[in-house]
Order: sequence, then structure tokens, then C-alpha cells
Amino acid sequence: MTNIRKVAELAGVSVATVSRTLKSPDIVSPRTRDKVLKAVREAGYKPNLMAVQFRSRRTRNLVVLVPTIANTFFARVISGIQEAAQQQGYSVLLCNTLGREESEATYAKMVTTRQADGVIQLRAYNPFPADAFAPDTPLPMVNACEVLDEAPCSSVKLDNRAAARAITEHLIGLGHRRIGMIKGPRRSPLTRDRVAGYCDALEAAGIALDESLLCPGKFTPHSGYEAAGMLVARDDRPSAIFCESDEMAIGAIQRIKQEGLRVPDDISVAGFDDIAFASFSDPPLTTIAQPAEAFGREAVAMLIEVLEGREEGAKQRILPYELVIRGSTAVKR
Amino acid sequence: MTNIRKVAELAGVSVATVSRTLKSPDIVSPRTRDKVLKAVREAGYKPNLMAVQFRSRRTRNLVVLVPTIANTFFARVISGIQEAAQQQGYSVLLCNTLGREESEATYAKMVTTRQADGVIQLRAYNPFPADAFAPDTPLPMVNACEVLDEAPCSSVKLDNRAAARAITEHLIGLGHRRIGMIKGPRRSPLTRDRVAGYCDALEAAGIALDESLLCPGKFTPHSGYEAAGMLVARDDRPSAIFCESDEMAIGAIQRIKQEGLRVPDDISVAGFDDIAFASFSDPPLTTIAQPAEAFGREAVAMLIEVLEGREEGAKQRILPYELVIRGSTAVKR
DNA sequence: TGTCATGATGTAACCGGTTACATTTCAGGT
DNA sequence: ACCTGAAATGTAACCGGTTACATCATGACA
Repeated sequence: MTNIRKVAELAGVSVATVSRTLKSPDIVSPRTRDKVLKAVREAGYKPNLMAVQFRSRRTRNLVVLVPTIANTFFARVISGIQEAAQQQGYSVLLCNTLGREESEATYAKMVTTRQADGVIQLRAYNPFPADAFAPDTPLPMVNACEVLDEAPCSSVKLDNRAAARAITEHLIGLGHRRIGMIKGPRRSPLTRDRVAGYCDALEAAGIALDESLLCPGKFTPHSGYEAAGMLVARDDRPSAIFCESDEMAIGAIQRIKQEGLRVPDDISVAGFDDIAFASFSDPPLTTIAQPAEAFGREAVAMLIEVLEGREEGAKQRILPYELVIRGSTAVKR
Repeated sequence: MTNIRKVAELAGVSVATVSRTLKSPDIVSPRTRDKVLKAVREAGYKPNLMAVQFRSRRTRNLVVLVPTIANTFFARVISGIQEAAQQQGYSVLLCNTLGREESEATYAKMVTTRQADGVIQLRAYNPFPADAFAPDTPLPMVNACEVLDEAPCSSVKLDNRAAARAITEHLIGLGHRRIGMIKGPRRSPLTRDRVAGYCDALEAAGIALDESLLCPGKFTPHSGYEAAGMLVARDDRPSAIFCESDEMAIGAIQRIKQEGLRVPDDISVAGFDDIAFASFSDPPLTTIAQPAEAFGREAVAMLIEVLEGREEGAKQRILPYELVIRGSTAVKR
């Protein structure tokens, strides 16, 4: 493998001069510069980045922890991360944790073992048991999408409470009074915020909360299908259902149709995320659009700020949502 | 940062002994081992992997080039890659090329600059202009899903021709004689094979090929929507449409319904891939199931074989498909 | 007691860049 | 010609592990 010493020899200069020619060409004389560049070309020299990283103690790698890349919303966030990272000269090490804690721990270690400079988490778990780190070396990390209250790091998210309230108010505005909700797993902060927004809307409209109308799901179409089955089977079934993700909404719509009911004529269904398939479901989904790619880009920007030492305290950034009204919700009748 | 020298000092031994204790504990005496391990714990020592990689000249990183991670099929393949890589102690550097050649070139460079040991490509482009590499250092690469004929590297794929033939024959078996096809971009080898399989089926059934029934799409729901519009607007419209991806099929179904026709009563629609949403579309999609995660796992296994020098020649591996019949196809009437 | 094999440990070179510091070169002023 | 300072270049230490080789300790055996 051609290394800097070979190039130096070929050009008849020292390794330092070669290094300088490539890193700051303006401080070497034009004559030498030409000699060196010629030698670089001749030798087909490419600097060994492992050596550079080792010396500079920075890998310019970012670890991204994602529960499932198969979730289309996360996929969009990762696209944004990838794009911004590449622009700034960073690479993305992807880790599909599948919720397994040992996976998360493995990847968390990549920072302590210097395989990566920082971490972006798309789920708000704390993969870092407190005792795993020396207190004097805080882990450069940002949370995207979901945020733990106690997380001591920067984060970027939606105002989930306001968004959930907005879409619930949309349903109330259509005349619905019994509104079911298919929510996410209990311990998710996302779910907590969205349930709170849903409650806000009911309360503002003077509708009493019926806890039995809240069904947990798992953010998959199948879990939406199952949950909708439970809601629809009731005698006092709701006339509208707010799902915490489009994937669950699509599952719910299928179940509702299978039970012989129509959407939105008999039951209105609203989703959350505005994934690509949302406008291709039948009927097209009313939902909350999230700027998924922007989450990714923002998260990278914040992490790099931390890494380059420009930023100390934890910052929060809230991105705007948009209520997208399509055909799956209609006036109650 | 605590390094191996600090640990050695703490334990009162040499750095070599520390290194040996951690790498091959059996060749140090139990007494020393205990001393060293105690020092490691006390110092909270984690080996700096950058140094290890630098020394061993291996990063244990794999670059994955993917056109769009937003495509759910690719997302599944990546899941498989990720899982297998992690199991074997490798990490995944994700590159969303978005079809941009400069992106592909950037990531291809990661191998020559020693940021990664090898490449897995999910699209069969050749991101490596011939002159970019010294002929004596072939690039460790495998193709997954899509394969260029001239590619000099191992690959894992489906027998696309046979699969396309199988699903076309399913349609013919239902009595359809005019069968449209929404295919992918012209230059894709995938499309070429699948079109060939479609033609095989027609020929075997004695149906003349009508080239005008082949519409190009872009593997997105929207492009399926557009292409279906063209097919359905014809006076002699087909009674069945085979789409080269489920995403296009879902778009096509929406368009067909919007035009006032029913699926499958008026037009049968078949897809390809069996993505998660395939069984949640209305009607549920008849399609070809691909073992997407297995593609990823196989690709990793093949690449590691190349990397560890066990394998020289290019191998091809063909994984099985499965025809999944759901409600979007029916007997012609 | 001396010799030798064996196992345990230490010493230092090495991977391939970067960069602080030393040295050389050279232009400009007297 | 001589001095001075800036610019250009060279020398070598350094990053943090691994490992070939050297050294040392121990015990068996003649």
C-alpha cells in the first residue's frame, strides 16, 4: 500500500512536506507543491484515514440508534440524518436495536471505544446505565423524535401534545363526541404527550374522558388492526378513532371495513406521521404531517455543535407539525 | 483518557502483559491476570478501537450503498445486513445514495481510504470507474438484490425471471389474456429480468406480446398511480396488471378505483416484494414474497468470506421466492 | 552444580499520518 | 559583505495499541 513515505521519497521531499501540501497547500512553495502533487498522482496515493482518525482522535462517525428501520417514519428521519451528516463530512453507523437492550449497549460502547464521536437516538431510552461512564466524560448524544424528560442532552421533537390536541379537535369539530384512541406502548413519552393532547381537546370541549376508549398498540399495522377490533366490537363504539401512527391507522381501517362498517361514513379514522402510504390508503388518511427529514438534519446539526464544543447546555428544538385533512374523517351522522 | 500504559503502571506490569491479558488470558499467569484485570476495572479502561483498527489495518466496518432507505423493501434488506453484521462483529456504515453518482463515489472511497473493509450494494450500478483503482487491489464488494451481468463480484438475488413468470402465469390461469405490466426504469437489470419472465409466461400460453402494455414506473406509489392511469384510459384496457413493486401496485389500485373500476372485479392487480402494507391494502395484494432480510444476511456472509480471504471467485446465490395469493387478483369475467 | 527447556514477562519497533520545533534558504536593508 | 527575519523545509516525537524478539525465572535432569 502506498503511504506518505513512499510519496515523499518519490517527490524527493520529507513526509512533513507531503502532509502540508495536502492539508494546507498555501504554505508550501509552488515548485514543491507541483512535485508533490505529481508524486501523489503517480503513486495513486490515498491517505489512510484510519491513521488520520487515530491521530486526531476523531472518527467523524455518528452512531444512529433506531428501534426498527422498517418503520417508514424512522426511515425518513434517517434519510435526513444521512444527508446532513454527509454534507458535514460525517458518516452514519446504523444500529437497528429492535428494542433489544444489549444491542443498544453494544452501540453505546462504540463511543467509549472511539469508533464513533457521538450518538443520535430515535427512541428515548437510556441505553447508558449511569455507572457505565466516568462522570467526567459526558456522552455526546442527542435525542430525535422522542425525548425523555430527564435526558440531559439536546433534543429535537414535535410538540406532540399540541399536535394530538389539534387532530382531536378536528374530530370534535366534525361532531364526534365518542372518540377512541389507539395509542403506543405505555412507557413511551411520545404516547404520554399525545394522550395528554387528546385529553386536552376533550376537556376543552366539555367531553368526559372514557379511559376504556384508549387502546394500546405497537405502532404496527397489525396492532392497529387488533386494537380497532376491540373498539368496534363494543356496543357503545366510538364514531371516530385517533391512531398514534399511520401504520396503526391503516390496520384499523382494514379491520373496520372487515367488520362491515365504512370509513369515514360510520367511523372516522385519523393517523399520525403522514407516511408515504397515508395518501394511498382507501380512504386517504387524515393525519398529522411531521417534518421527518428535518428531525434528522436538526439532530445532526445539534450533535455536531456539541462535538465541536460550541454548545454546552442541553437545547430543545421543536419543529412544526401540520394537520393534513384527507378522506378518512368526515362529519358525524 | 485512560490508556493501556496507565493500566500497566497501575498493575505494575508492562503494556505487553496488559494487552496479552485482554487478548489471550490463558498465556499469562493467574496472579498477573488478576492484578491486571483489577487495574482495568479500577481505571475504567476501554481499549481505543481506533488504535486497534489502525494497527490491524481492519476497521470491521461495512459500507452499504442503498438508493433510498425510504423504500420498505430496502429497509428490510438493511435490517438483515445489520443483524448479520453485528453478529459477526462488524458495523454498518449506511449510505443513502439517492441515485446521485457523486454520493456513490464518496462512499466507494471509504474503502480505499480504509474507513471500511468492504461494500454491499443494493443496486447494481458500478460506482467505481475502472481507473479509480489499482488493478492489483480488487474492491471487496457484493451485490444484493440486483446484479449486473458484468459485475466481477459475488451476489445474492432472486430468480426474478422465474418469479415474474410465476405471477404472470397465475394471472393467465385466472383467464386473463390482456395483461399490462408496470415495470421499473429501463436500465435496471431487475426490470429486464422481470419483463423477460412476463414474456416467457405469455409466450408459453400462446399470447402475443403487446409492447404498448408495458409502462415504466419508478418504484413509487405515485408512479404506479400515473402508469395505471395510462393503462386504464385505453379502449382496449387490460383486465390485469402486474406491477414490479408493491408500492407501484398500491398506487395503481388507487387510480383504478378513482376511475370508477373495481379491483379485482374489473381489473386484477399483482405486485412484487410483499411489503408489510401489501396485506393491508384494499384489497390485499397478490404478490411475490422475497426473503428480504435473508438477502441482507447472505450478502454479509459472502462479503465476510471475501474479506477473510476464504473465497476468491465470484459466487452467485439465488434465494427462493413465494407466490402469495390474496384478494387483488380474481378470475376474469 | 551446571545445562537446558519451558513458560512468563519486558522492551521496543511498528502501523501512517500530524505537527512542534529545529534548521535551512533567501530576500531585503545597512 | 553582513545581519535579520520570514518563509520553506526537515527531523522526530507522538497517538495507543500489537507483537516479534529478548530476557528472566523456574524446575527437571544428568
